Amino acid sequence: GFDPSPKQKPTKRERDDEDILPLCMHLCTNVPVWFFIISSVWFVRWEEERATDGSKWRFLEHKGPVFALPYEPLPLHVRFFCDGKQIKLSPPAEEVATFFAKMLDHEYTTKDIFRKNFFKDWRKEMTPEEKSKITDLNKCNFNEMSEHFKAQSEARKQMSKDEKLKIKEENERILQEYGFCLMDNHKERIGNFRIEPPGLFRGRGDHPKMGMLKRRIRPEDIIINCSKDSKHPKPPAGTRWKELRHDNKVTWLVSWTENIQGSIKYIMLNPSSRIKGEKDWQKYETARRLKKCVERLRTQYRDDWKSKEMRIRQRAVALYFIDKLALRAGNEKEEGETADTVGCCSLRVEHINLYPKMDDQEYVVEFDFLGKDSIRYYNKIPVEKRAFKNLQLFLENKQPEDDLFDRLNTSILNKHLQELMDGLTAKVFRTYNASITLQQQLKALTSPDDNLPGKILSYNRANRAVAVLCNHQRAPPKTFEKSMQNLQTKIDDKQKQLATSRKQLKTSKADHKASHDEKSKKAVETKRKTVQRIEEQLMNLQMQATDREENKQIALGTSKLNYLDPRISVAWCKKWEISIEKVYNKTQREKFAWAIDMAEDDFEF
DNA sequence: TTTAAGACTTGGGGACAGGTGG
DNA sequence: CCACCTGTCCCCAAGTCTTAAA
Repeated sequence: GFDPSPKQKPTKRERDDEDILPLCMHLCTNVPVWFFIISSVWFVRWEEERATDGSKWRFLEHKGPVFALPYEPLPLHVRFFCDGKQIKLSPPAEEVATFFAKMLDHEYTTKDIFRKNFFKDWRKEMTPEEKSKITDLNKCNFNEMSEHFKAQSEARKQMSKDEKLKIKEENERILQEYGFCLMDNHKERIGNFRIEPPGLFRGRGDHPKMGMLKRRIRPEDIIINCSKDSKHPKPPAGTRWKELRHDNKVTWLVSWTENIQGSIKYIMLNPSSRIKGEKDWQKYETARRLKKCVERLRTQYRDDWKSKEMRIRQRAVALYFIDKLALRAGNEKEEGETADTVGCCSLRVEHINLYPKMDDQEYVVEFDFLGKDSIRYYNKIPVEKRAFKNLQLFLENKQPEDDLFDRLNTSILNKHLQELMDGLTAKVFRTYNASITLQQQLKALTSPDDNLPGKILSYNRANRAVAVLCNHQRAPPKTFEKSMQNLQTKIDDKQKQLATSRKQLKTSKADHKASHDEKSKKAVETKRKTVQRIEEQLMNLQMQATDREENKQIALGTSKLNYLDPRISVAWCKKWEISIEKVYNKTQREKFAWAIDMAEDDFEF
């Protein structure tokens, strides 16, 4: 079911370069299918073939990365003091010092670990003389540096329109030159073509490595990936790449090894690209396949709660949590390398409490742990009796710091899931439960009688239900109270306005009753319309306030971008004749172009 | 089989641009 | 026109899962 009518064709996508296929070709609009699978070979509608040998592309050409600006030494009047004495720092030591100076206002520069890590790495950049003079961070005075940077950023804000425009144009030029690549026949936007500048590592939560120096990346650190028959990116004059390779089994264009965790960083394509879009689509198709067999799997894990084998019971209870609570898998992490956070399989005894009875509920489990990004997961939830009994069993003879599921890890769990359904892993449950929840909530909350703002509120509420399920929290925005107050003021004003209008309506009605002439009749009509308009405006403001209030600590973006099958939203928009812009902003529309073209109003996840 | 490396997705926060209302 | 506010985009960290190596 695809409507090829030209009205749907997004015109903005037609401005791409003429000499290559426009971006939209692979997301195209005037053909009855997106793409489909025949014996595991993918065909795109114009017969562009997806290989089966694991290769991701045939041709790849790009300009390489944009490096961070080189360090510019401080002007001489900006001084640094240690123990009251001025020291002129060598450029390498000075550069690292400026990283610290720029962070002076942040709370974390007061943290012991941060200071210790920073000082250790800073000393590595010092000359022997500096090393002997600077032995205690507490005696270091970075104030002039800090003031200097504050003044600098103030000056940037005060720049003239012309200067700002110049910078903007330069950025645009760099984007045009480095921000795109040619992959097979498409010009594609690159995601992050700028190399991360050096600085002090922060990390999230209680990170043992906070404050360490994230070193500058040079061309000699860079691995370039492109096709042999492309024009290879040139390293900056006088330098060379670490390696030039031609690996079409991967999607990245540039990589380097970062020095904090020793992990590899990549430059890849933007989410709007064919290669990301197809992968995204595939992810949701896997989740839809789970939908078809999820009841079978649920029966199975409930059955496994009765198994003779401990490992199977643990596996089954963990899977129950992942399914019911949308927990992450929980890979093991190396101790001391990262903040202490857990997911399902890595839960420890100290992270749960069991209450056979709590208030009017039975078999309540209380979860309290730090998950990804050290975001707290707190939940009190009744579970099925047999799961509860199993948990009691798993806790026997254990210390708080022991693993709850000591016979289980993510690889065991995923191996099991793979046997239950092709392509099934723990995170598919999160995708599935998020998407199905959105679909159900939209169905339950959208009322045909609601006006547009009302429907949008319903959409956001459905989205919110998912964000809550996935525990996507945010710190309340710093300006939250203020902006709430502003909105309330607007509402109060509107209410006053409404009262006035109503009074005027009443008066004009009385006038009309008295005179019965044509002019007064018209006046009544006008007033009636005004009252109606103001009522509507008031309602919209109130709706906005409700939405904002409910959203105080909830982040909708992550679920929208990563968990919700966009076709559900597109279908909802079509069904209620709401323009897609009300639900997706420009970036999101670009990412979900495939779904916007594909989904009809009757799409079922 | 276990561990480490590699590849790719998911995550919150903040800078900044651009719109809005006074 | 300016100050302020809001939404967007960038930043880059931190997960998941696969693949390669020991």
